[in-house]
Amino acid sequence: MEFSKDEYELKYFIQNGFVRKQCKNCKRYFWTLNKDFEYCQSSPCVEYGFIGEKISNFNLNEVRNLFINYFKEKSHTEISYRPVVARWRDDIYLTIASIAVFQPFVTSGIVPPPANPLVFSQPCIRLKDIDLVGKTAGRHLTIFEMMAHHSFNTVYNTIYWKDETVEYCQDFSSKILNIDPLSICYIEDAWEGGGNAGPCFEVASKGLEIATLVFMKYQIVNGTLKDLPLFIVDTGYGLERYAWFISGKSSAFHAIYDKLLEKIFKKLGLDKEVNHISEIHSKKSLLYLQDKDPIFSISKELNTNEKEIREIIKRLEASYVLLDHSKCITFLLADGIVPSNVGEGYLGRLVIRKLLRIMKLLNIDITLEELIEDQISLWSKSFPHLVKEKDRIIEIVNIEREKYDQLLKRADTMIDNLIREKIKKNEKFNIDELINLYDSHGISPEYVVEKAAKYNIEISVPKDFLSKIVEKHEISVKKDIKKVDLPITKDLQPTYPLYYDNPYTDTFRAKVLKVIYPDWIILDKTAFYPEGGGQIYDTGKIIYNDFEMNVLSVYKFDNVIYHKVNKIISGIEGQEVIGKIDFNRRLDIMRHHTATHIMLYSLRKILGNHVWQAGAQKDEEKGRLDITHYKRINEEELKKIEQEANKIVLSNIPVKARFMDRKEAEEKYGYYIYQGGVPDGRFIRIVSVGDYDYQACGGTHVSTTGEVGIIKVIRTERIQDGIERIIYTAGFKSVEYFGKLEKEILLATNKLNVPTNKLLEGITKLLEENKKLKKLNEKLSLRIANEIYNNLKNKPYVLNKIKVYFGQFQSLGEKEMINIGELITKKESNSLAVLFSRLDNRVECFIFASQDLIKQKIYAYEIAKMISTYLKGKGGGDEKFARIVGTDEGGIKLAIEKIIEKFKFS
RNA sequence: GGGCCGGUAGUUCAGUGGUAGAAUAUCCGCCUUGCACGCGGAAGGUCGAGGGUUCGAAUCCCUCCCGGUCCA
Repeated sequence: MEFSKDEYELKYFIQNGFVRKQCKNCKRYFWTLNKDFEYCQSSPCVEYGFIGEKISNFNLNEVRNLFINYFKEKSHTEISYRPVVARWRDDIYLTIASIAVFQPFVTSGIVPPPANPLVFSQPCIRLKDIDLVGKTAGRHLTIFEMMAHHSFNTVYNTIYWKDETVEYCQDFSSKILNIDPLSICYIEDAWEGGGNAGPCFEVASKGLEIATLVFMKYQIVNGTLKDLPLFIVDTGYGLERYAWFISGKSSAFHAIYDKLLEKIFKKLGLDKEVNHISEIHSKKSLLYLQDKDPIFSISKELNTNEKEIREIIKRLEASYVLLDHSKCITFLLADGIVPSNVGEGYLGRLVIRKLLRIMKLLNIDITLEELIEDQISLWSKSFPHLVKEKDRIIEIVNIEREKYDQLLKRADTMIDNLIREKIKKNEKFNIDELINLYDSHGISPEYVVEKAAKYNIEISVPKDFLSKIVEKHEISVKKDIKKVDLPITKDLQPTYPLYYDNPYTDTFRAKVLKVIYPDWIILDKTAFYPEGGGQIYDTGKIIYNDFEMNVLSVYKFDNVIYHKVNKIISGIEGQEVIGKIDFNRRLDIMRHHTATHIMLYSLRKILGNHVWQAGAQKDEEKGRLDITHYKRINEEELKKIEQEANKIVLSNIPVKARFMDRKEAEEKYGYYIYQGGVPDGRFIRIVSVGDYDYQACGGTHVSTTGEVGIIKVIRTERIQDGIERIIYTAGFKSVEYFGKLEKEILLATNKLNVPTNKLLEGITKLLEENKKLKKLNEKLSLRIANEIYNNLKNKPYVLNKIKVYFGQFQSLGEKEMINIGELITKKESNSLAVLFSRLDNRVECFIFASQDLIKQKIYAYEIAKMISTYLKGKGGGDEKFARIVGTDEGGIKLAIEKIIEKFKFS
């Protein structure tokens, strides 16, 4: 995308002696006061020129304050920063820029900005370049602060536009921070993001890009630009980069962390010398961006050996990563991220595991817990919310560390087994095994390669490894696309929802606007609630004259509500009908919906503020709520949650729904309101339960909590790591549940013949008795077997040195038969045991062959095969043991004869 | 939400349709001044639950529960 030259040719530049030049390297145009510049002042066009040149003494916190105060003096209003987890947005998980705070509703003009113009410093998290963190000495960070001033202009109300923005930037950088005005250049560029676009200036000095000034004025529609109703000044000043730049320190981390970095250096055995090395490292780190290894270049500069310097650089970069990632984790967890294998939780886990892996590799004498504690005490002054969440953050990282350790332990045994097998079979690892290890067990191929190297086994990981995984999953995703196929009809007026006027409306009159055969009806207004927001649709009847149509399901699309019916009475289009919803069912649904709000409040109160709704469903049978939580909910907590919920029920407080200005709702109740997702529009419907709970919600609710009736938690499930599902009933459904339980208990206690309160004792006693009897049974069976063996042992048929023992018994059990056979073949050499047991209407035969017979190739299963025809039975076994179940006991005699015959003449 | 892997003795696991096993920990005995080692023995199991197929299921099939993991 390119914009015309006039977009950048500002009065400010011309009046103040700026010149427009073209960079000899990147060919971009830029504006500067320095007439001698041949290159733009961004990297890689020029090298870092600010390192070692201290401009002023301001630290990070002071720079932030100077920035905010500067713009406050220029009549900007300071607003507070938002969480790093972007709960107000459905399209991104994390706050990636200051403008993300205002998207989509402020930028599109639906919601007014909180102030205009405004200034703040927004902590942002970007994981896209996570692999470059550390390598580039702080140019890339997963977490950074974007200082920003914005003005939101319309044609009727223009606050300020390009000239003032650039002037502020030049003024702030040079006058407040003392940066040489001649060193700054404004590079012409184009910006796009989140469906918006506009020209921008990249502000750079001495090789470092320090700010971006965006003039957002377009909307991208189908690849072409359309004017936005607003034109917005969107600036981003990198706090860490400014602090680095003016300090002239060797890396951004030196500027940000200072003492804490020294501590990490010490722990990693890096001495004072390292600061000089890190200076060279910073300057050469730009090579990484061109996919080159800077080690050679660094060692040349320092005139030392490459191997030695590589080891130092490894630890230098690792200390940067340690600090960056642990700060990132602290902020993520403080804003309620729960590590998980899904959703935003996965991002948290990713960073934690990345950090743990590096700590393991370095074998550093510091715990993650300690790192986090250091981060909290460093940042708590500017971000007080971190302190409140400290205990939970530490509990979560400890759980994550344990999980990671377990994963590695599992990985080790699995890889060891595989390697052993490979050595035994003299095979190579194949790609499917690597895919399986990663896909099913989360073991990265790099780890396998590392382990295998210790056994001198080489494994090559194909470059397209990840795309192979994606491919594998694409096949499975395609299969399950199933949705209701609504007969979507355009140009229909929106259906008026009566259920918002009064959720207790059960009967109404309405006009049939349209009938879509074979089974859809659209009315001008309806009390039938369409499926949405996790609440199931209503059912009931639509009546025309004396004819009834059953409403089976109800859906909404584009504010038009579609009723699916079992049949359509002809000629109703344009006529008035009566709608009657199944109100008892609806009441059960409403109870479960209100119960869900009460449950979420109670869960957060007992478990903590990291609990967020991750999904919910309310129907007539039950409520189902998925929440983020980092461990299983135990019985004690569950009891407390249930108690809390029922306390609210019994206080019988009012439940209200009203439409509110989005801005006002956010300010009053916070982003907590977006539990069920982020609705559209300037006005949103807020459902409140007393003063306890406020949520944006489009569902139907009872009017007081007392109507919910007793809330009973039925069970909890772990549906994903980090997500707990709670299933509960309310009102009559709870009564039904208790009734069922009671009935079960009564049946069980009746059967056990114990009083209802002695169920457990009864079962325990029964189980113990059962165990005793089992043991007794085994003993007896062994005794019987012994006796029979003593009887049999002197009466073998000796045939060609083979001793065949025949036994015929009445109803002898499996255990006894096996014991007899075992005794014979273990104690008697060259022995074959053929034992028959006559049962009610069948005959079982057990055949055993002793070890020495097997060596002579006489196998039990072969004898069995032979006999089975005479017994008219089926069966089989292995070399030493076989069994047959037959139907003809008359065959026993013949079978015995045949065996004797076989061995006699063999 | 979908896919895949797993659940067997207190623990770690082996067991691809035919008598439930090994190692380790436990207990007892022997050896030894004692400890460690060593030797001998014992005890320890609803094979996650339920249903099905089969003469026969830890093993195959279905449903559910629990854990893990990848993708959206």
